[in-house]
Amino acid sequence: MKDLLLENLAFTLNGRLWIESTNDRFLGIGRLELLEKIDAYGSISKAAQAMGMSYKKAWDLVSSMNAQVRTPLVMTQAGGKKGGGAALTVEGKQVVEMFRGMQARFQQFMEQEADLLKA
Amino acid sequence: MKDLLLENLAFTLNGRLWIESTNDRFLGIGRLELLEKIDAYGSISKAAQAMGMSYKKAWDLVSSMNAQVRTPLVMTQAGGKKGGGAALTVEGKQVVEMFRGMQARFQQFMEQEADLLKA
DNA sequence: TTTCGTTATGTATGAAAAAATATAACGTGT
DNA sequence: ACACGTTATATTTTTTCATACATAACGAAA
Repeated sequence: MKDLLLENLAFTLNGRLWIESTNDRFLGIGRLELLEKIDAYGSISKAAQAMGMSYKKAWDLVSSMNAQVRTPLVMTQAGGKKGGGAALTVEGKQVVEMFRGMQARFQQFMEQEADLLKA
Repeated sequence: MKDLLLENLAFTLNGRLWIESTNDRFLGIGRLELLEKIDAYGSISKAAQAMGMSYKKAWDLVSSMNAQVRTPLVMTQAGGKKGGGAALTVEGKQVVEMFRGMQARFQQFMEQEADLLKA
């Protein structure tokens, strides 16, 4: 065994991955899930509710993301049928797909490293 | 190019990796650096100072780490030559080496993924 | 013109984390 | 006995951050 010290102790490996600009965070696992739920529900408020997050927080996150790219990731409409709604733009969907892949590879990396701990 | 959306925008990929138990964090990049500095200076207070961290915070971190393993990672002495001091145990050095390697591979992973963003 | 559910935005409250402050104990050497 | 620099620990203050609350605007449909 390589690691006598940590074996038998209930340790788990965890981590986070995110894309940031000089000032703000751009995209992490939380924002990714929010985008996915917006895509699923067609609404920021429903997405927020599904995540147990306040509408304001969700809106702030969307606003932050949209402000950091040339083409918004989420387009919104206030008023209209059903009161309004939100949807991912093509660019938004691209970003979701890209980061979902990155996240999957990261998960794989962590599992690999966790195995190494107990090897 | 794979990612037309994010290119030319000053985005960087960042991340964190840590080992945790059910209750507390055990080891991350900050604690690793603290251990390394304790090893270098032979003192918690000097290590804290070198990291721009309060002594109390450094002490708390050491206390947390030591409490989560069978054999302490850091051994301390209050009073004595030079007022006392601290040093890594053999196990402490093992943990440092182990996590430094993990951290290096993580860095490599992130660079690889960052390249993918701009490919 | 009223109702409805949503987006849009500001403000206030509360909780948690971090930092600052204070004090005691310890053991070696003077 | 005293000084010194360190570990050890409690308490208080400050800062940060998340949450809650409150309100307005929007646009379609009844």
